[in-house]
Amino acid sequence: MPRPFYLESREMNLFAEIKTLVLENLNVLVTEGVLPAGLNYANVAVEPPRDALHGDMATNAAMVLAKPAKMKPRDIADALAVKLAEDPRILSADVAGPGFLNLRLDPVLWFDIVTDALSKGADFGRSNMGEGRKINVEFVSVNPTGPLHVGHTRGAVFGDALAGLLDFAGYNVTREYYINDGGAQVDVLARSAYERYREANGLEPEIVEGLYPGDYLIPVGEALKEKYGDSLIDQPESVWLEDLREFSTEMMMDLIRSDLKLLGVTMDVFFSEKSLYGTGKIEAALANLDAKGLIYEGVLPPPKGKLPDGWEAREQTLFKSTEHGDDVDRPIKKSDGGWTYFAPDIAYHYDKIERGFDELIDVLGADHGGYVKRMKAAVSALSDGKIPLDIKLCQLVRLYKNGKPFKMSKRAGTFVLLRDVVEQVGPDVTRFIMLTRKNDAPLDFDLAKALEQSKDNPVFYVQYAHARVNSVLKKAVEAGLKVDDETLANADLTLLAHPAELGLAQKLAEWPRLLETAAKTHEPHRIAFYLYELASEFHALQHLGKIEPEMRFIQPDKRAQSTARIALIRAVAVAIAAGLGILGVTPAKEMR
RNA sequence: GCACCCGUAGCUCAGCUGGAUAGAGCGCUGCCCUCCGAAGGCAGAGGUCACGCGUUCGAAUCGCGUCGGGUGCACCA
Repeated sequence: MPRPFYLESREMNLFAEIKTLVLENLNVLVTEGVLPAGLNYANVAVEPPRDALHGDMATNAAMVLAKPAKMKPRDIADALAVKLAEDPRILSADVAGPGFLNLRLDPVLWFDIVTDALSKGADFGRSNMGEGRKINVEFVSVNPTGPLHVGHTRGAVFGDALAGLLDFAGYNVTREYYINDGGAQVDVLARSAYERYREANGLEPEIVEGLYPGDYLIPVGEALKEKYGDSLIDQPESVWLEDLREFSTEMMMDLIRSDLKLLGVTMDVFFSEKSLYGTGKIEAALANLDAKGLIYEGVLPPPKGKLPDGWEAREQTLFKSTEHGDDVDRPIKKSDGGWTYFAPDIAYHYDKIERGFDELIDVLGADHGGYVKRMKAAVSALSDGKIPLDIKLCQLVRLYKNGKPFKMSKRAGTFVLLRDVVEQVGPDVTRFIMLTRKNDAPLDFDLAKALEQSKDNPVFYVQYAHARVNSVLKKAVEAGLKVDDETLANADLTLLAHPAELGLAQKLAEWPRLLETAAKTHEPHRIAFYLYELASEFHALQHLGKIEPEMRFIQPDKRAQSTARIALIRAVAVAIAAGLGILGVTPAKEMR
């Protein structure tokens, strides 16, 4: 059967396509004098109606334009309906309610998404939205003083999935980790490591209050013994502190890198805070701000309400962040003349800007909420408002086991390590579950449920759909059908007529659009939810075959129909694989 | 006291940046296997979208205010 002309080559975002059609016809109405010229179409939307009975798609054009055009919504809708109905893609256009225009599309249009999925494979849904713009996603950035724990895991997964999403949406993405190796916490690390070094030399370690007690420093102590023998024993701090800072930071970063690797996260850049000191970088960033008149010597007003204990007015070097949306100006130098932590942070972001990024994203823990405005102010000031900085805060992870709060009784503390979780449930499950909540909502992670093979476990449910398709493909081959993607891409999809099949195709058609929304809003969790819904529709269709045997995918005596149905479900598997791929989860070929 | 986040079904949460009768999972009720994976599916009950104003053709969604919960709040990173 020859394909209608309008299917030959086109952008596969059906929603965008129909919107274009609507806009074109609005212009026709303008040239015909029905509508006045100069209307703003910005608010015209083409969306799937909430209730499928209303049609395949709906547009609000008439209602949005009624006021500026000084016309009744229904008059516009009626005129537009006549025009749209002339297009071969539109089976019917009906005006409803206050002026909604409900469109019924040629079903072939929906099923064309199947062909698209099969021909694009893993790239199904890939978008050019980002137009190759350089975007920097900074995430994890945990102090190099120990291994990653569950809280960090969420940020790591979120950042990596967001980066994958942006890559898929056509951005040029850099994954980056900022190593806080310049502050006092590294001194603490060095001193803690020194005690472990003493321990390795057979002495009793004195891990006083304020030092890091964790076991993970024992190997550092041993490595130090390896390198220095006993030459540092009883030496003053001035002799070894600088070396141990460097040495133990290095080892901690190796530890962190290996933790990230367990999760499947790989960074493109590790940026050292230390590299900002003594290199003129901080000075350069502040000079930039100073040239804009944003640096001054002054005294901050006391906090409103209760004064903190011991508050006193001090003259400091301040950044006029209030000019860029912050609540108060922020100190960049302490009263003793040293930098505050904020100064290197400014310099770091200045460096990102200098490296030519068009957009910046910081993924932080929710406890950094107070930091958002000042950092945005800094980036706004440094880039003259040209480079947007989005800061995504990840809320806490609450760990459970069988519905009960779970705490690990580590000798050193009660926190649970990333390594412990990933080794128990695997990276795929960990990643997916971490993305089943919006980043700014707290997340419950149940270790027992994560391992469960049932629909209570969303990871399993999605994986199961993928595996089931695979299983059907195998059966089809046994039945003598050809099911390679090329054969399937040429299937006669007009044989798909059942409402459930159409519904599944419509769900598939949402994918390109959903992906762009997720990328635009920096919300990878939308993908996880979509995949769950898609899997759900697939499971329902599969089940239809149990109730109505003629709805089974494989019909032994109807090869063409079987091929069409297999093409449809193979497209589902392609979408699932593509979506999981973005999230960094491996699609399962079979469940065990 | 100030700032940010949150408040949607008994519980845990979505809600496509303003659309029509607000959705899903769990839990509860009742159904569906002579097998393409029941590791599943179908149906039912269950909601003043915290509250009040406002913006407009139209608000869970946007603005302001109130209440409730979380987080962070001067030279610490």
